[in-house]
Amino acid sequence: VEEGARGSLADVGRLAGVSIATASRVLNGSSHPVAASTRARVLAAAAEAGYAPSALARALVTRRTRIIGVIVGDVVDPYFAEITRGVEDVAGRASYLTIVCNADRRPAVEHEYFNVLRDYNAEGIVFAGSGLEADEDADELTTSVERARAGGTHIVSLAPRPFGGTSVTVDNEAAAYDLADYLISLGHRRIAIVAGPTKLIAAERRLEGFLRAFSDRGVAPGPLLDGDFTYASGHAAALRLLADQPLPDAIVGANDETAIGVVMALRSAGVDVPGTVSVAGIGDTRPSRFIELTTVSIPTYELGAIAARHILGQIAEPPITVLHRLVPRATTSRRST
Amino acid sequence: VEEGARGSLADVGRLAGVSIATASRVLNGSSHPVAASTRARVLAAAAEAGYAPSALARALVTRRTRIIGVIVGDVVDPYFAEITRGVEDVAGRASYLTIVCNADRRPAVEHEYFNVLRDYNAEGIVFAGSGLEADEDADELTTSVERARAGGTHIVSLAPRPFGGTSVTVDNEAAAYDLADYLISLGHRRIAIVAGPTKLIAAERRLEGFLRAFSDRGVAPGPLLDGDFTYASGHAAALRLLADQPLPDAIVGANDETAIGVVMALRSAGVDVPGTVSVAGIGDTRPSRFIELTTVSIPTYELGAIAARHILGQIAEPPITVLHRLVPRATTSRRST
DNA sequence: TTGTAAGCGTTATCAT
DNA sequence: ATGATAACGCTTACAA
Repeated sequence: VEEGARGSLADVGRLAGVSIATASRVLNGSSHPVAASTRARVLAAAAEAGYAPSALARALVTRRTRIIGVIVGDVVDPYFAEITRGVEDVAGRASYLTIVCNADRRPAVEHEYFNVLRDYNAEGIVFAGSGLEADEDADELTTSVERARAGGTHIVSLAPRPFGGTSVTVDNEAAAYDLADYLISLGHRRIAIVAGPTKLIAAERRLEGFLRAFSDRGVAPGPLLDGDFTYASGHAAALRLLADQPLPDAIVGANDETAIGVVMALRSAGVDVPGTVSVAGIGDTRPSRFIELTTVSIPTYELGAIAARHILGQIAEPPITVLHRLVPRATTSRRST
Repeated sequence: VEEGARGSLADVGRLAGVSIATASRVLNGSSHPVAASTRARVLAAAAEAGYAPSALARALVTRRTRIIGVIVGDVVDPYFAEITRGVEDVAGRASYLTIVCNADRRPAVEHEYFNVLRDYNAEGIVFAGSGLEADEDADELTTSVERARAGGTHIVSLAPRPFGGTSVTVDNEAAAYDLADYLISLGHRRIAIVAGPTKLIAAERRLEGFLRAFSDRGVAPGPLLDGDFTYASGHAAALRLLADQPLPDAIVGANDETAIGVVMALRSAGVDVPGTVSVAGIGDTRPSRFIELTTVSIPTYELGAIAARHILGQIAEPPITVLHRLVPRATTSRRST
């Protein structure tokens, strides 16, 4: 005893002269009665033995690991970071642990992580990212997910997904619609779109939303440029627009990072934003506040927090859809010309 | 068998008519020889039983959990997000799992998380954040950490810490020094500092670096304002500076977020950056690239990746200090007046 | 090549 | 109030 390694219940029992069972009872919140004197002896022995419970052994027998897994695209992306934080906050409060997996939108990697999480008996697994539009591997994942669900694992999707489980999402189509509608209401008529990754369901929905708003308001769709949700892709798209005058009245990015890339490229080129061109994004992630970017707020932290609460059984029926909200800021203005 | 729950080795053995040991041998990368026919039968049985290994049970007997814990201030902060990503990337490649804990710089919370991680037998624990200058709870944590180290847990600190273990850090004092020195070399003489949280060791080092550069170059220290590493604190500090003319030639923030807050406040007030005032930060986190902020690059991703590699035993002696690098960008310019 | 059995550190049931 | 003891699912000598 007492030579580096942590003590076990057996060590404590030996030291205190009690059985493993008794040691276990005092060292955990057992309601089973234990004599005060015995309790004291066990506590002292535990301290001496440097006792630390084995969460592994405990989980093995109780079948509760107190682990939540979150599969994100990339934690560095503020969108996912905020979701992760939401999950971890409520998990930590219940002394649950949060495992983060970065799948980079690669279905194979995602599936791989899912399996590992399942092997660890994670009590809940959160899919934070959106699925791909046409994913041939999706069926395999779905099979795995459904089997895990049948085994009692809580599955929560924070974006459109082909498999079952609880889904807590924002209406991407409507968010995009509201944003485009706002720009139109500001008088803009030629509005360029910098889209998100084709094939990504969430990105497709946003594109549909933009287009529907145009159609509803009788505005012809402006230039449609490719993008991939990154700052660089927004920057590049703006450069293309700059090379192809005249500039549109406004530019919407499929997400904040893209829109920020657009704003920076435009301003570097001496174009006044919003004086000459209005720019807006979707997400309301932290950097967008720095830039004073007009955007549509998506309550990412809440998304994660709700997912975790659901997994912990703190809320029975989570709301299916969480509300987005238009956040007008300094990168858009009424059309002046 | 086959009714929701995943099968165990016992199920597989029963189905295949072999012992648990044999099932285990084929279902894992055991080098122990198994007849081809037997192997086939076991594989078939595993599929039928929906076998999935229990990482928990495995870890309990092998004493290797394949889990790395990272204690950060806040994953939403790009500084920590990038570190987390670095850890997770190398962990994931080795099919290790990464557990993220947000301690918000609260020693008690940090200690709490450390204990939980220890209870789960995390093979390595990374302290990503800096410790506090005068922390009365530090001794307790140190005791816990040392005990865990003695028990074989790998401990890695990514910032100054009072306890043992491997430390992979950047020289904060030198990074700040280089930045201040650069501003001075641009001709600036009245340089304001927006400091980081007092009591945070890393913030103190940076302040010392700024001051030493001033002293070395015979420049009188400019106004010193409080800050706490947040965008808001940078913004507020700039407002105070604005109210108290004349403006300094340049302003350094203790980190990027602070500096970005300063830039935005200044520009909103119509002050030209860098025309009238130069601004710079430390970190080179993603948002700083958006703003084209002059900063000192800290290889956060590498910090995390190196920490993980060390834990996985992929590098024996990690470099003690990782190099920072001055990154001049568009928020600083030669003093014009 | 295959099987037996002793743990790993807990919890939980059933006696005492 | 306390103690045996059987799981939990797996790995790993040691036997056969």
